[in-house]
Amino acid sequence: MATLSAVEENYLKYIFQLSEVSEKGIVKTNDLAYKMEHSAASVTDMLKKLSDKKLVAYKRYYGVSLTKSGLQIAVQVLRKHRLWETFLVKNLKFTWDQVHEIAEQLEHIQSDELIDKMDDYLGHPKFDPHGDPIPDKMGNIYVPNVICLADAKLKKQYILSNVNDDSAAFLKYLNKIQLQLNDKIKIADKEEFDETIQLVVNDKKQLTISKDAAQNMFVKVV
Amino acid sequence: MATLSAVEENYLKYIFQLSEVSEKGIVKTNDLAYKMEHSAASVTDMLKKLSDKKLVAYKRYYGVSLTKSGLQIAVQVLRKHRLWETFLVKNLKFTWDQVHEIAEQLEHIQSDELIDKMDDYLGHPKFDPHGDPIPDKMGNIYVPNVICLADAKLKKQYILSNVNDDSAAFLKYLNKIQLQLNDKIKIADKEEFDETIQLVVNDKKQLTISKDAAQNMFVKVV
DNA sequence: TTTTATTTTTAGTTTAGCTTAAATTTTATA
DNA sequence: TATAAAATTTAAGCTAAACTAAAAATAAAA
Repeated sequence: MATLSAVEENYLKYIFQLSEVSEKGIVKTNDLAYKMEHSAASVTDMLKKLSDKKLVAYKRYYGVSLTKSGLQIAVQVLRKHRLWETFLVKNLKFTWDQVHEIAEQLEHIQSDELIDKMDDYLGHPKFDPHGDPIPDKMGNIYVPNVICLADAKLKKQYILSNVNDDSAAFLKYLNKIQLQLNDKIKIADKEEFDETIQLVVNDKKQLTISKDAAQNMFVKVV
Repeated sequence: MATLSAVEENYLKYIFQLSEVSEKGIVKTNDLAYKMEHSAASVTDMLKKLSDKKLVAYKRYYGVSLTKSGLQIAVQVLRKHRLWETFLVKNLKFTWDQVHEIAEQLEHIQSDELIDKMDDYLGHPKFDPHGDPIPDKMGNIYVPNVICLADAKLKKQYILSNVNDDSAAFLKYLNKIQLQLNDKIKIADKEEFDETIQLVVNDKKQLTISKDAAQNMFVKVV
């Protein structure tokens, strides 16, 4: 298999991410264009190209999904991204809000041996600094049993397990309100009017967060 | 200063490397084309572009040299390359013949903070796995006082300090004949006819190497 | 069901980075 | 010093990856 360009790898990665939250794994041209910040026309062009390479199944005016080989590549890119993020935080002492941009570059370095050795070096971590599972060498992903904090039930105990938005802005906000992965969270109240949520963190700290914020956090039931 | 493409960075890096072994630091179009494995016409195109950006001083039919800002960038790319090679060998346990290709990619990752933290992490190494000096953050390079093994004198004692060819082929050859950095080397004999050199390594091992091989090795006087 | 709005594709450009072939300049040689 | 050879540049053209504007297909609404 000829090696893909960084651009092609990104398309596969984003198709994968969108397909995980779409019906039947079908991704729409416009959604992909929005995610990638490209014009819809550019996306159509690239989908044809990826379709010729049998990496995606693309049907005009309908949508796109990954083929088996496209999925494999997408998962490996994700694996590289998450291993690099782990290295940057654990070893180089970056904060979790600094690593996404750099990992976006590092994930396209071409060398299987490099990523294998990095995985060894890090001791085969299972999760990255944002709580997302790191696919293994075979492409298997452990899918954690989590729910969106926006859908969490009143009075129940949860653990913050991962965030859905790796942007520096969102992560810096979490730093500011001193919320971090593995914090114990109880929903004290939900405001009907604007869906604001009242939390109790680690049995003491009171916190009010917006619906937007809650939709970017995932928790597991204790 | 707008960030440069990987291609532009490579041009500056190779101009720097060739200028170090040329007269008055002037690099010829064809030499650069040969080094980069591009056509001479492509090189001319790019030199015009780099000249517009004030990164090189380019005179038609005469040659090219780096400006102050071009030199700064070239040295930083070299710094990144050599720090990454050091990391790959010291931490990830690559052999010295495996790291050049990967570092060629890693040297173009854009993040000053990344390279600073990597430098800290490695403990500010002075030399890379091939014995080449690593420029510091300010761009200063310690220039070791070495001579080419091909020019070394009979019966004198030397230490192998760096190699001039980072290709896997050459380094694997050195592995095979069990020659490594910091080995003690004495020139036992030089053959007039084909300039083959007889060495004694670490006072015991006898070795015969070609002129080509000797030209890729640098030694310091003990 | 026809019309309108939305989504998506097609067509035509642009830029970066390469190519080969032809023209030009410099260097070497008779 | 005139001319041949070598080095270099110019010209024209290609591909990848983006764009905008216009056309076409699909979905929604009247």
